[in-house]
Amino acid sequence: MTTATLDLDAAFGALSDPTRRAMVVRLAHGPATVGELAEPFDLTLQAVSKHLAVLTRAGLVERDRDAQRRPARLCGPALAGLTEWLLDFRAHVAEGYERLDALLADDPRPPSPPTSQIRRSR
Amino acid sequence: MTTATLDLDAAFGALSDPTRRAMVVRLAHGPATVGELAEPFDLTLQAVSKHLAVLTRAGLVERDRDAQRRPARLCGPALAGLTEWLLDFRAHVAEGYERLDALLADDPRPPSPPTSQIRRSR
DNA sequence: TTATTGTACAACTAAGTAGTTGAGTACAGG
DNA sequence: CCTGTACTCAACTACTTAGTTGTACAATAA
Repeated sequence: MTTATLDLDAAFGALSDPTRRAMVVRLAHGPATVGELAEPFDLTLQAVSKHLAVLTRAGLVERDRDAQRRPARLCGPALAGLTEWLLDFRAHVAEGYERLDALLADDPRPPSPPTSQIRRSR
Repeated sequence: MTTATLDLDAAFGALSDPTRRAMVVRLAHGPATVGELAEPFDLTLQAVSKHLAVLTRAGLVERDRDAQRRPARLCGPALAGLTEWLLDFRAHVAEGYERLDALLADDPRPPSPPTSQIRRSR
């Protein structure tokens, strides 16, 4: 609801790369150019530019234009959307916790399985 | 700290696939076998088994053994670790929020850029 | 024992991705 | 204009991944 067109595939995928996560962390300190983002890494500018494109496509980052430079900055909503998904999901899990609780603790035998018929071999 | 050896790459990567997210949601209702998890999808059991392997490698899911069946169930800590990372990150962003606030709101003009000298055109 | 069920393993294909080099675009300043 | 700077685009390589089919295995049922 908060983020109408959040692409979870792209967003999760973008954060599945350590270089991109580092770039995102770097951008949390403020906007940066491609060259600045590339500095900590042993990568060509083109590679970093590609990573930025991935982050941009995922909606996590936006680009500006400043003369020859194209500084990147974080884009809040997508990040919020991701967090929201995870929190929602965890809340969702908590709902069915009567069952799940036992499982996650140490008894490996659920009282009555939900939507589908898991028949334990008697 | 909470999750010593959480593999963020694997965890984010695992959730970047809609099929796997659906499986995870399904598992939030309780454990399920490969066959049950496969039902909603137009996929072979082998494919679903592979997806489960990905989720397992990422620490999001654990497998049990019940006769021929190998029911899968959610594994709390990894999910918690992911959420934690995102929340930590967002908190981190909030620290430098004097700058970022302006950017993420609607004035596209930060008062004084941080580590790098980004001069906005004009 | 044999048959059946549920799942895994192996090999393959098609597609995607991270990285490279090389060329090209866009702007600033002489 | 030409030069340097900052970056993108295009083409290619190496690797990974999602899916397939076919086979094999493990546990129960007959």
